[in-house]
Amino acid sequence: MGCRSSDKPKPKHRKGLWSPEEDQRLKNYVLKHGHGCWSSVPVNAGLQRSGKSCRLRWINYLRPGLKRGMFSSVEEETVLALHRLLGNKWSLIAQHLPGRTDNEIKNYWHAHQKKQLLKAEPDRFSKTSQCLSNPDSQPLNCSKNPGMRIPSYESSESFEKSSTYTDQSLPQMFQSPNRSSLPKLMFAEWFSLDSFSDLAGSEASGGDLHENQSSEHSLVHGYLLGDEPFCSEDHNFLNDVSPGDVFSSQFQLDCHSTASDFIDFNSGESL
DNA sequence: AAAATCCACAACCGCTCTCAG
DNA sequence: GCTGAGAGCGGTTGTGGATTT
Repeated sequence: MGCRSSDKPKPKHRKGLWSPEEDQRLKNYVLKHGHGCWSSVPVNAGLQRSGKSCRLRWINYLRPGLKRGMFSSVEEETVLALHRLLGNKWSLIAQHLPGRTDNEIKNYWHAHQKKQLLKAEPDRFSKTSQCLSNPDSQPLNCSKNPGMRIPSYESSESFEKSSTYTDQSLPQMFQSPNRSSLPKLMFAEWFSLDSFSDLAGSEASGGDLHENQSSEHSLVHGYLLGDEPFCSEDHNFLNDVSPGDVFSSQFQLDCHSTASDFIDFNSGESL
């Protein structure tokens, strides 16, 4: 879109693992220019890769703010709960796990969750597996599975738009009773870097654009959507913010209190 | 020590959706 | 309305390190 095929030659694309030099080229280019049209990125960055490959590499590995390493227990719980709700909608699940990619969650699910469920509840999980592995089945309507409490959403879209979800099996962070009162925030990792670089340029160059994960207090940058100003009295991890403002704030990573707001913002219906 | 197997993760493939011409 | 190209997503495969035999 916006990229004409005639603009670009069709080089032979390299495949396989990315070298550190390729990573550096891609990272430097995107941080400096933004990705724009992905198909033009490898040409402009001097890479013999497809645009698709560059996009994947950036999203899954090079993008600032990515978490690496083990999933925390909160993240595990979140993945489990959201997978129960959404099925294999990895990108949707990833939206609720800042710093995690859909690919990472997908791999994690395959490697860990299935194994653990199988270990814990072999009978029930065998039914779940049949249900989930059937491409025609709707994971949210898997009625063959009486042991699982699955709400009757017909699609992930209806879940996204719903403001009345009350499934008690979800972690508390997803059970906000007054979602409508929450502000709509877009977090830094969803920004194209060129739109965000004014604020976070120095931090981006340090490789940690949006979140300091070294302690229980995480630094978050975001952007307030909508028309209403945001009052810190209602939500205790932000200062007052006006619509359109880019903000930086610190919040305590405690899923049972402040992070409930954080996650609900992520629903971002208007995005 | 070497071979076989397992496992986690990175990357590719193919499909669908969206949008501009 | 049709078509082609790009973006995005989910499934699958490949790779390399770790562990076991």
